[in-house]
Amino acid sequence: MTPRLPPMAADETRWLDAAQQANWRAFIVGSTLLMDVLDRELRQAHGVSMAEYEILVRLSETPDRTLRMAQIAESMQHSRSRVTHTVSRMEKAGLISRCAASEDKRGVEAKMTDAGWDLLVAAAHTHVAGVRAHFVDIADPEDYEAMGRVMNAVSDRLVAENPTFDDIRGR
Amino acid sequence: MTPRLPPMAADETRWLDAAQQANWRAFIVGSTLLMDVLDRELRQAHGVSMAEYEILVRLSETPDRTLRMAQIAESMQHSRSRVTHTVSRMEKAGLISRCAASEDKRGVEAKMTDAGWDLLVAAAHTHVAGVRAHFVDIADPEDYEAMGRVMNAVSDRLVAENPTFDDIRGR
DNA sequence: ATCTCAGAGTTGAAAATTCAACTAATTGAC
DNA sequence: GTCAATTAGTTGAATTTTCAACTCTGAGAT
Repeated sequence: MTPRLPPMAADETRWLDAAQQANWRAFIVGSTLLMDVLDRELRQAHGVSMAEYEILVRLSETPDRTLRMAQIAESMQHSRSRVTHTVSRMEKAGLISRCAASEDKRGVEAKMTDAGWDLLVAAAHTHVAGVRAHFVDIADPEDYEAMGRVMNAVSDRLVAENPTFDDIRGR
Repeated sequence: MTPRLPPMAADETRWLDAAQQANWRAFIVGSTLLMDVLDRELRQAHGVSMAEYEILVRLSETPDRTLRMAQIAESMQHSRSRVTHTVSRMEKAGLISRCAASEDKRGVEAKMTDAGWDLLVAAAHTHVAGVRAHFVDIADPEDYEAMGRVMNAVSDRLVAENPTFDDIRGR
């Protein structure tokens, strides 16, 4: 019926062609460079890392500027341990306050302080300018959207494949 | 002559629109997830990190499986310090040997050992399968190429903007 | 020749992240 | 009700990365 498929053992490697390889390398190097420069800009101008900044953004999007630790971890796809450490530092710096969750006694709610809000407002300018200058504005708009589709597909796939990522990644 | 442009102070922030923002977040979360899973796969199957694996790949591409430390750093856009540390660990693990560069007495040449080669051969299967499964094969081919264009543009821009990245990033 | 400056690489301490083990609270099965 | 399994979060040590300071060599000017 259908033409015979080229023989390929299950364990045989399907290598990337030259273009696929080049684009994969562009992804690694480009994202290294990009994350690096954005992190540096935030640190120099406002003394926060990108991870810390992103946590502030997540908090700012809720009505009461509060999130459970696990929600932060999940939305950023960071390990719970990492979030604990990062939030601890931010609490020490006065950007976040932590208190026990009302309903679930196991839970902890992280709430952005006024100082955290002020920092976010200031840092947002720096960050958005950087994201534009180094990423959004230098890409063809259609290409940028294509990139978004690809990265969404990556997340969807990996998250779906691993219903309980926690076990695998210590989250 | 030309219609007056909408007024915008130099320091006013041009925010991202909803779609741009969503795609930016997809990039951050997706690349976190992707790098994470690939790193984990390599570690579990072969006991090397992605950074170490990438160094082996770079070395394998030269005729004599040798590169100067600075060349490794530049091609991966890692700091020189980071490369020193990583190569030191790999040397301890017997994957790389270091010796003084012949021409330039300041230089150091990193050479992949046979053990390093064997590891690379084995790990390449794992890695390529992962890159396909989690990235290349799940993306529309045109979107994947668009992503490559974007990330190449990012690198080109950042590298060009900073002739001596060394100063800025301690390389 | 010498002097300064730039380049290559290393070092060790500080900061961030991962890893494995842990406590405490909730859920669900019986 | 009770006990096992799950979920939330933390902890501290190990690993990795960054940061700043440092040595040593090479290059260019005078």
